[in-house]
Amino acid sequence: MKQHRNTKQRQLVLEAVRSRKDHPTADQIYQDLKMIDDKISRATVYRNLNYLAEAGEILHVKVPSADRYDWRLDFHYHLFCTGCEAVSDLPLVYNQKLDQEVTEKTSYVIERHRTVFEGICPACQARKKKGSV
Amino acid sequence: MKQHRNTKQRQLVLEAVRSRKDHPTADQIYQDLKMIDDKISRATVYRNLNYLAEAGEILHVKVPSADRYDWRLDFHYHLFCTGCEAVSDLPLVYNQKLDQEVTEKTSYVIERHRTVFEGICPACQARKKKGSV
DNA sequence: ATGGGTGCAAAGTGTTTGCAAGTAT
DNA sequence: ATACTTGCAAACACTTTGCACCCAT
Repeated sequence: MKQHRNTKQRQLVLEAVRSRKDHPTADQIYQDLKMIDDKISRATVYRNLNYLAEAGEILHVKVPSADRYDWRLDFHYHLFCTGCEAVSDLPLVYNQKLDQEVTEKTSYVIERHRTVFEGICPACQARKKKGSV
Repeated sequence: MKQHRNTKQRQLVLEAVRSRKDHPTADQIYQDLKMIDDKISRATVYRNLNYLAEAGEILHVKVPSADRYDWRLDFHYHLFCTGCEAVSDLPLVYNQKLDQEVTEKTSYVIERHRTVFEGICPACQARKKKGSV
């Protein structure tokens, strides 16, 4: 069985994700960490984000363009602005019944579902209006 | 205003998506079309898939790895096997109330939501069991 | 004829990987 | 000491783009 080590870099990546209230991309985490440890490698950041998501210590949010990471551990839904690509959390409860329903209707073993709402945020609405005059 | 033309290639791409019951990736469409028109370019396939999705003639399904395209025009939910990456449709009705709910709770203009269930298909369940002995 | 569309190849993104050196256990 | 992890750069997979030519309208 594979042993897991608690490296300084792994700690840093975890702290970096937790210290942000938003939903950073891997590259944003990398940029943040470069200021703390200018030797850290992009590959290390990606590897640790994958590791931490796999280990259940952070959440992996899959949205268009670049994936995001989330310090929240409970499954929840996201809101994606198709204008500026901002990602935010939604105050909706995760509908676990849906997973049961799909399990019953298919022969899959369902692990979870991901729901992303797509829309235009207030700022982009204003920008659009302006642009279309 | 931009005019749109009805080129042979655009027709071919549309027909190719419609002629498949599954959820092909852009490259699968390209491979299919090469057999019909060996001069067709990957770029043309991508451009037309984007155009057709934008025009509402096909649906763009965003899942991990590579995006898929769907001939079905009604919004619906998808099932993704994390083992073999197969994508299938789900017999669940699109919950339009959720869009209203999110519109009310946020100041976004919601266009839609995307829900993808993640699980292991029967074939991969069998494969896994075998592999773990 | 005009400007949208095509094919090609090159460039972009975002992410992963091979390898030698480093380090947690 | 062992073998997991790192940093670097190169490789990857998927998609977009610049450009000259082509063709639908």
